[in-house]
Amino acid sequence: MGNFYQRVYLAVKKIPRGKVATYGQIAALIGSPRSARMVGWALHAMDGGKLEHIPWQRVINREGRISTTCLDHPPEEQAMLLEQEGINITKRDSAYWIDLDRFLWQPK
DNA sequence: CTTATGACTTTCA
DNA sequence: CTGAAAGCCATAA
Repeated sequence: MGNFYQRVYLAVKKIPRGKVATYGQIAALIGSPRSARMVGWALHAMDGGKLEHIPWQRVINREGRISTTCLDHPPEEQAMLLEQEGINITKRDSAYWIDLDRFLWQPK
């Protein structure tokens, strides 16, 4: 496994409970602001086998929407996990939306 | 080595 | 406003 994945996981672990981050944010934290796609891919690759203790559900796209295309990850499950952390989820047109103004993680 | 792909983002028509 | 296209970069074949 590339070191890139480890950086992604490390950055994702830093997301505090009750907050969410975008793929772009994670990419920027690991030093590659243009590698948002790789962030998502890293999480996808991790899923199949062993889940580390990584809050992957807190990573969403820039619109504040759950953009999971992975059929193995029911968006409703991700939404449920987020709600358990106190994040308000709005369902609209078969997609789950998050209020970024309130729940977006803002690292110093 | 070259090509293809993707849990994204931004820009342009 | 909506939708299409290109840019990006690590991994796989």
